[in-house]
Amino acid sequence: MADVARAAGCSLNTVSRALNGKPDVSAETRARVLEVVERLGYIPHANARSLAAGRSRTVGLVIADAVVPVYATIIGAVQEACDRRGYTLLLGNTQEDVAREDRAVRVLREHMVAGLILAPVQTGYEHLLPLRALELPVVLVVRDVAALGWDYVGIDNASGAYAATKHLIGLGHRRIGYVGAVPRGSTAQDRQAGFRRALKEHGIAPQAALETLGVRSIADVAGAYAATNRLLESGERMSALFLYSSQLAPGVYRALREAGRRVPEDVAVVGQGEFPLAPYLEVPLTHVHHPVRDVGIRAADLLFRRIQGERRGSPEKVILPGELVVAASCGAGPGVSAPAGGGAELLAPAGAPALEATSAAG
Amino acid sequence: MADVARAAGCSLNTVSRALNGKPDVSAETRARVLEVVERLGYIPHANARSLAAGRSRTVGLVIADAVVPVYATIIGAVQEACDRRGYTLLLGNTQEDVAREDRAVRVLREHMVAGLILAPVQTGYEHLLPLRALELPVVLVVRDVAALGWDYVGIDNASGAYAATKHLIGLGHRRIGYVGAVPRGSTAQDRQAGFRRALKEHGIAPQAALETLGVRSIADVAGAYAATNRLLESGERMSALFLYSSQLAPGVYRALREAGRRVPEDVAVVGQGEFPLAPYLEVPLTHVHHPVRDVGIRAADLLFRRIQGERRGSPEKVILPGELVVAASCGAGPGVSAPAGGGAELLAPAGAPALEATSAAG
DNA sequence: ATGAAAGCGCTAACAA
DNA sequence: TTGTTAGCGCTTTCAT
Repeated sequence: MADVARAAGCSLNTVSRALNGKPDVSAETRARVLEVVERLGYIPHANARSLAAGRSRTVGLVIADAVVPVYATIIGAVQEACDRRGYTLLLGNTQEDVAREDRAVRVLREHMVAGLILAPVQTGYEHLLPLRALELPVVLVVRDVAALGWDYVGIDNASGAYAATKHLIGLGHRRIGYVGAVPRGSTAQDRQAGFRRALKEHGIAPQAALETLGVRSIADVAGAYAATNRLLESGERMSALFLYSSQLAPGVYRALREAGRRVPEDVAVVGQGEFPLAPYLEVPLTHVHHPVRDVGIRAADLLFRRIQGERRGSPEKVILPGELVVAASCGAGPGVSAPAGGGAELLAPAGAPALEATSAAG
Repeated sequence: MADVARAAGCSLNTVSRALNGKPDVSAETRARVLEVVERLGYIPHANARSLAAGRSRTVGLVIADAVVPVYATIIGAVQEACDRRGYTLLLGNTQEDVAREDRAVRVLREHMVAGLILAPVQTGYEHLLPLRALELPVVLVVRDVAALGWDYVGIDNASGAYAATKHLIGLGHRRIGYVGAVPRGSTAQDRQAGFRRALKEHGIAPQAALETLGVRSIADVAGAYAATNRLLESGERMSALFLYSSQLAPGVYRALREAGRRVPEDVAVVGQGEFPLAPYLEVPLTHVHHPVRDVGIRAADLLFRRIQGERRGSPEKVILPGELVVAASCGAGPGVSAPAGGGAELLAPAGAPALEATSAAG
């Protein structure tokens, strides 16, 4: 920077001002400085800058694992938002482990991030409590921890599961299986709860034998395959399946196919959550679409508003609704969609499917 | 830090030493300092640290888009490697745009990253030339730019495509369609080249009408659907399809299904690249498996070796081989696999498929 | 084994 | 509009 000042014939300070777009620099001086900066290939030292200024143009994002599509989508959205505002994104991984979450957050604090977006592990949050005392803006995503009192952006898992299940019930199904995960976090809990509530509200007694919880993650296709096989081998009768996650569908389809059950004639299937391939499956999947990218966008919005001091005070909780996308897999015809809110009207089965709803017998 | 020094009854300097594990601190002093650090919840200031020390424990990763599975996988692998070594990952996005790549790299340099892993855009690299003069370690991934003289870790796209195509030819196919993308970067180029080379080597004349390049990205299922439809509507006869990316399969399958073509009886299909769902598709997909996570791991390895000064001098080029995984979609039976190297022996069609290779007619 | 002092590259008061 | 002067919180000589 001294070189730049010398070459531009002004003081360090003036260079700093020119670079930071401060108002009190003459247009020609600024132009000259910028020209020299360009010519010398000068690169400002972000660390020194944040040290001196007491704030950094960085944001931390802590998620479980970049490979999981939901998180990848959020990374993409947050990254984009940071880019647009000239912020740099620091990434932390938890692998769904509290200790690692703690470490990741600590490291990001060391880097003096201006704010933090966090998908909390939810098996413990004590280590996050001290953070509240700080001025550091934090936005939770995907899973909320109410006790922390931070902004939150997530998806209405319960209503989504409820709507999907209700849809099946509306089509006449009474024995509906649940292919899911042990409800450790709120995501699995809420989806299971929504599923059960729909049954209950329609006078269908809960049937533990129809619920299989052998899936280990939202993308555990192999687990879903195995779980479905167990369900089929149990001998329980069922005319429909609700999938904890849409991404499990290929595993479930395969199990059904191998057992000679057709979708949707023998077993109707609905899923919940993002799955870009849903319309391309052998039987297009009826599922509750989740606007995951919007979660990232909204979270970044909230965060930057806090960072820029435009918002302060009580936490905002943004819960985005899913949307039921009806396709062939539930036997109610494809292409039609309706909001998945609790009060959504059920759709009458539509006419002839644009995509043939056939299946391969195993 | 001053607080810590005061509470521990020593100088700033001693605290610094204790924290950095320097040898010249008595065990008891160190213990006392660490205890105080813990009690006070002191968090060292990474920016000040790198400013003073002249080096930072951060690494930059620049990819096109976190949402694309390949990049998500690399992010995950690199993140993990950074974590293990106590480094923090800064993320940059290019969206396959040179100007954005330039910006991302500049920003990461401002943050004084100790090294850089970069999936270069490949439509221009002039902006990266100045980087060579710096001492900054850089490792390219996925796509190489030889002129830059940096370490590189990627996958042998050409041999993979060659092996997959050769496999089809070995099964008797002569009219093989190519569903792919306009070869802008080396990935598409190499795959297409490998495909063509296999044809040529077996005396099959290149047939432009069988190559459709309407796919826009490795995951453009919709584009693949449309491209396959065009291919089908063109009236060209073909008994097999090579997919530029395995992830396109659901789109291709759907087009074939709707056209009443069975896989593999009417059209055999092989793909290239990672696709976790390959074994779960209605017809399990024969494809060339790519060890993408290893690319990230190896790249991080190389980078840290450079950072720690364990390696210097001429660039290392690591090109990982793919592996042909034979399933039902090519009609040669599932479950068998062989290395996809150029000289790989072709497999004789295996016995009865464990997964039924049937399809749904549209 | 510990302390004192200088300075990393920058920004932010304050003067001029 | 510009220059001068202090630090930001830490590491690193150099002394002790």
